[in-house]
Amino acid sequence: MNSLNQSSAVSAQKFQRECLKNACANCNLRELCVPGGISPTDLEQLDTIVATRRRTKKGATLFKSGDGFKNLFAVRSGFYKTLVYTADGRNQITGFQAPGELLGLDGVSTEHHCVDAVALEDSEVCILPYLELERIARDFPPLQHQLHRVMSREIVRENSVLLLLGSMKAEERVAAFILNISERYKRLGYASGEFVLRMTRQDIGSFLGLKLETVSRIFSRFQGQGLIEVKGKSIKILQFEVLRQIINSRDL
Amino acid sequence: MNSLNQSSAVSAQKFQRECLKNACANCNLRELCVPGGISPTDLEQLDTIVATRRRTKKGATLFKSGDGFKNLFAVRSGFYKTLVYTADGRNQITGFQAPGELLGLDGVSTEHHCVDAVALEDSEVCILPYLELERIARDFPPLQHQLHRVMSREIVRENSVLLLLGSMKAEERVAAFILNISERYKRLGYASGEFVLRMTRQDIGSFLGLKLETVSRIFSRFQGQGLIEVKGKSIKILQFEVLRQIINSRDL
DNA sequence: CGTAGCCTTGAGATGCATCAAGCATTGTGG
DNA sequence: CCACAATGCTTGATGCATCTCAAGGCTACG
Repeated sequence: MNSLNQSSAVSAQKFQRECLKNACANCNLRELCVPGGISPTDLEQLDTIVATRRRTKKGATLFKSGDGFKNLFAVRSGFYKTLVYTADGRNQITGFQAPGELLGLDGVSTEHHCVDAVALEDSEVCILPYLELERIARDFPPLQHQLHRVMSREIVRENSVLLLLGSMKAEERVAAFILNISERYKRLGYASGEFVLRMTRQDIGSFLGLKLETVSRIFSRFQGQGLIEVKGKSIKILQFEVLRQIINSRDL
Repeated sequence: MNSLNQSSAVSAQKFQRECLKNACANCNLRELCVPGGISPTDLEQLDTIVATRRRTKKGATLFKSGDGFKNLFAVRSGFYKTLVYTADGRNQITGFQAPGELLGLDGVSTEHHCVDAVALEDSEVCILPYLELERIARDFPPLQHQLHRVMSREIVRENSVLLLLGSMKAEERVAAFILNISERYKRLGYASGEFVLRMTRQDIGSFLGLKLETVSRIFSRFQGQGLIEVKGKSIKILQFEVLRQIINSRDL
């Protein structure tokens, strides 16, 4: 069982499995991720540069503000949060990243990251060396276009968070948050009405510009109104439509 | 004076002047704008596609949410604001664009704009046809890289606005706003300590997630403390350092 | 010169933060 | 595997920052 031969055979098998598994072409996230909408032939190009992965334990940092920027990261499994800091140490969560979503775009402009990326649970990312990505993007217009779309999508996403933080009340923010998370689980193929949050009330509050107590109270209130069922981090949405109305119908 | 010849001569002269004036290579904003850091030879490429300009009167819309996306716009003169809307009609200003800054990146991801861009005063933009920009970016890596930097910079900018909206108090927001506007005038070569705001208190409030009365009150308070001098839309900064401290030293 | 939009200031209301206490859940080391 | 510590969550009481409503003055523009 422990002979060299056997062990080599096992390694080789494992290596093959890894290769197959690592290929964007075979990744079940490909339509959500950077490769979204790209032809199989162009995908091969992407696979030439997406060679490695990296795991981060729960609570560990993928990169920190100030770190040199070399790679983009595509979340393969798990969940991350990104945070920015004030000079006096307060922080603000700017986003949560689910599988298929991209991390690190903040680093392109100055060659240094300006956010921290922290794993909310044991997670894994695919590493996309940025300069190589730029290089193949030059030769494969669909890839170039897709890269731009992904960057623009991040701008659009942040626009909607600005809207949330700048002009919504606490209840509206929480309702929007619940529906947003639900949408993303749905896209990943999970049931959209029932899920387990990966972040603490503190994290949710930081993201929404609220205190954790406020988030907790509103969860309880929604539960009391029969809109959701809350048990710790488990959320079950009972009335999607009412949640949507909360966001979009301010009584004037 | 009114003969055809004379008139033609005048037109030709004017045409030449326009050509020179239109070239990115000769634009005094080139270091701030898309061409920033690009060699003269690469710049010529950019000039092949930046052919036209467009003027918008004060209050007029450059593009609206839902419009098809074809062009990016570089602000040549004047000032713009961009807004996003909730379904029930509330809106949030997501940014103010000064000369040298870019408008329209939100449209890349879906081929449709998702913000309105409105001129705060009579303004002019250079039109950058997006697909042509992608095309020349493929052949001129520095141009490609610069385009990516500009997109990333917008992501980074929005991150800092998220920080502002999510975790700063009203006074801190207003102080940050004043210093930010001041910085941008400075970059444009104007005095950084004295300037005229182009937007209303209402606009400032919308951007900062505050009501216009709150903005007005804080301006008055800062004036009372000798930090700034306010007269309608004219602002003079008297104590830069204290304004900076307001942002970064929350007494705990 | 008149009107409409913009700005300032006050008084009062309120939504969320703060402070505090106890309970639930998770993870860990014996 | 249990016990206990640490972390996270809920809920209540109170306070304050900002909003809301209102009125009057200023400014710009036709």
